[in-house]
Amino acid sequence: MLKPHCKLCNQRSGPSHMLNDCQLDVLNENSSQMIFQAGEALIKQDSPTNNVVYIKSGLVKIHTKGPNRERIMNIAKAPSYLCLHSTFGDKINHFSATAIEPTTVCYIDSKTFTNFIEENGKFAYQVIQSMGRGELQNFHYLIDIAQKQNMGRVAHTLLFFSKDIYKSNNFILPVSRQELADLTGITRESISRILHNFHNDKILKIEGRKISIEKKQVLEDISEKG
Amino acid sequence: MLKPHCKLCNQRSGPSHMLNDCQLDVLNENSSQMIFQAGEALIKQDSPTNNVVYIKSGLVKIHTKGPNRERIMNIAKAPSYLCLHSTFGDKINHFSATAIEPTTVCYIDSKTFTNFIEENGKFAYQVIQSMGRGELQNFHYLIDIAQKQNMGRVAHTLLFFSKDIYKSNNFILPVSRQELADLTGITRESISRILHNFHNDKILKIEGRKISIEKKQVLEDISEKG
DNA sequence: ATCGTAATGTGATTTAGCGCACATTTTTAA
DNA sequence: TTAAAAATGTGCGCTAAATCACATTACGAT
Repeated sequence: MLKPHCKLCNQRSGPSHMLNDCQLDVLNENSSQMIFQAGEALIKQDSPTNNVVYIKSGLVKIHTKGPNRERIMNIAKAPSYLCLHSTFGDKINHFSATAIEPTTVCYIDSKTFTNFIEENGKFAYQVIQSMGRGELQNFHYLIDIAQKQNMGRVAHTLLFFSKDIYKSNNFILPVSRQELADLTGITRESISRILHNFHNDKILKIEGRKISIEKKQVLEDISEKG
Repeated sequence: MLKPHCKLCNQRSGPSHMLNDCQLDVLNENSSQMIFQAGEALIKQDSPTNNVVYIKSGLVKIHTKGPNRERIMNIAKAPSYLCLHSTFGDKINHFSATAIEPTTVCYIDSKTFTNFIEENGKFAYQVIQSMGRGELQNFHYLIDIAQKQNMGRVAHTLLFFSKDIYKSNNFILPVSRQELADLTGITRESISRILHNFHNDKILKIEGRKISIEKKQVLEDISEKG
């Protein structure tokens, strides 16, 4: 719960840099910081949206109950805002958010946040920008996934973690096989088989959640070809 | 091309009502109206985003080239804005937009639009709201579709046209079978077979593009069950 | 009308991947 | 440390739906 004054915070959001001193004081009064461990829920689907959530550090899955199984929409990494859509939509959180790595977030009172939007055009502009960028990414992820075969989807998702999240060919997968299934829209069993194949073909080295991409180009090809 | 002065336009957007007289004059100077017939392109993917597009009336498909076939992301109906994401993202249109019914749109110069955001918090607030609502809809459509079997997807999409677009059980499908396939992520052949089945089971009456929903509840069930 | 092209329907065949059943491993709790 | 529970791996049959190959129909232009 302890947090530095927003003015002094070294993990401030882009939009917050548009706020004046007075507004930063208001922000400080109306926000609180929390730390979550992997598996802990930041936001529960269908709860009312009282806060905008700002991820200062860590990694979060955005998920929702589909008609059948759980569906993971997106992996959000710091820095980014959550709940913006719901705050300005119908005030109900349409998605759940759960930490998948240790994560620090600030909860910002919705009313305070919307006041800033109305008072401060530069702030509004930056918020819209970050909404825009976030959504574009999301959409492309969903589209890319939708038209691929299963192997292509898994390749795509592994490359996503490698390139977008960890910027390394060696990383610890932050999700279980079941979650990988929910993220790609594939069954757990098929995920098992596909990872096994990749391992056999020496495209990946896998030890539990530890992944090394050995043949990146091949993985790229599989991802491209679908 | 002829359009009324924005002040007098009876199809003005929600956000535009937040603009003052002076700003409306600026808007009027920096926007132009165009009319499109079904099949004509409003926006081409990968072109630079010089304008925000406001749909005054009509129906538009938002689509993109996927790795394999064309993918229709969404059907946008009036009134709504297009290109907002790209305007505030990387200034490139990530999607194409094509009229599927006679459609009237206003092209608004991007710079003018972003100036309004910075100058006018209430305007910004309304824009953010409409972005929020639009995206939520989009996401739910994609999620719902993703986890259903083909029959469920087709049922869902027909109900979408019936309930969200035409608000009637009788309507003319504004898309071809191929487009229906691109919209649901199914092959054209499977669409044919499924529609045929629905017709045989007297759930729908189909004559070309003319659709009557005869057993709405059954269709709802199919859509729900997946 | 009539020709040519595009859109749509339909059958036969193939196949990816789901679902089930169960083995094995890993994690958690006691 | 051990037991119980959860997560993961694996074999196998089945089915939905893609693919392929044409037939048929609707549509637009001359």
